[in-house]
Amino acid sequence: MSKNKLLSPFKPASHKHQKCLQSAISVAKKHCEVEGLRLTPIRQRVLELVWQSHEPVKAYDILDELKRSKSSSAPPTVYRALDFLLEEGLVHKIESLNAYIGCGNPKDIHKGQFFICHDCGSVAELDDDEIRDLLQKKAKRFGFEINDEMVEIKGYCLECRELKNK
Amino acid sequence: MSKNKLLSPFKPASHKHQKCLQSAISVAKKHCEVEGLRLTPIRQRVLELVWQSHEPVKAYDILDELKRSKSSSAPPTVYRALDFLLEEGLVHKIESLNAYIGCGNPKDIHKGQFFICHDCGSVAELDDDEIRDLLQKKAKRFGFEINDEMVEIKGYCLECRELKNK
DNA sequence: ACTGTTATGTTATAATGTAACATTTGTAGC
DNA sequence: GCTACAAATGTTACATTATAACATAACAGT
Repeated sequence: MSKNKLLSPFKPASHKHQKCLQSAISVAKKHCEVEGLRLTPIRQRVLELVWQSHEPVKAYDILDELKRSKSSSAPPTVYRALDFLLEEGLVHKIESLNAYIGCGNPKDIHKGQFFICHDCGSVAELDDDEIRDLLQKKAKRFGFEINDEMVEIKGYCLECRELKNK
Repeated sequence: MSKNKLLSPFKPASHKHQKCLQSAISVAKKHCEVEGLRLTPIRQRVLELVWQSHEPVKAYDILDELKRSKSSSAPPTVYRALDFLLEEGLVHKIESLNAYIGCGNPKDIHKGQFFICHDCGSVAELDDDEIRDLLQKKAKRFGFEINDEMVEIKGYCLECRELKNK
């Protein structure tokens, strides 16, 4: 079956973000349990910090937060946790921003397509086989074998555009 | 008319790269002349260095080279030249590599789609409206207005795959 | 408890990119 | 040519992002 999911849509400014966070953590716990991996306190804390919003978060911002409760934290603390979470598909890196964003669908590890609003900074994630198939088709024409993909689209989300038109 | 161009294909290892370089420089000169811009010696030199190969080049590698002939060179020397060249569509930044690659088609300033070989490091650039249209269509569904796009695909080019299969 | 593996602590440094201000060079009008 | 303004470069310092390397601690299987 072909995927065509808006994995993570733009949320209205008013949405109950606590639920997003709680759900993400419980998904992560489940995932690690099933895979026999350890969601250690540091890893979980970093994941929570990444999920503080639907905007990509910077590694050193995470570090600053970590230090508030654990002064022993250092860059490797954060980057190791992020590496683990990236590896498991629990977060994605937005390359064009050097920042990290949570992903609620670690199961089948994927690379999504990201839509990033210039105004509010929020990100929507798509996981769309039509895009992937098209890229595949294009690649095939010159004998290229795809193994990793990065699609990051910037622009303006509906909510921000409507705000501006008022 | 819809674009569907392999702007810059993978080149056989044996191709005459001098021609690529010369052509790129002459295109750049023309472009700047037409636009009333100055392709200063520094800018031209940086462009030449970016075009030393079909692999993305790192800013600090360019700097190292610049220093060999002009010890006064410093990071801003390179980044300013790159900013100018990026602005004019004479180079692109590959975000996922923090590296820069020449573009031979500055006329209508575009964002291409890049295919990057893990083995040889070479990059092919596509400028394809079918991809853009599809992304546009997807974006439209949730009211997103696209204004900038980054598509960077990694994998294995034909030549490298054939080498491995021997 | 012993042992190998995984995770974390710790220090230092590499790699990438920008701010801010001084100086020089080019250009347009006189 | 001279002047004045703008554009480009020089220079120093620093900000941001990320990794190397080695020590210690926590955990899991026997």
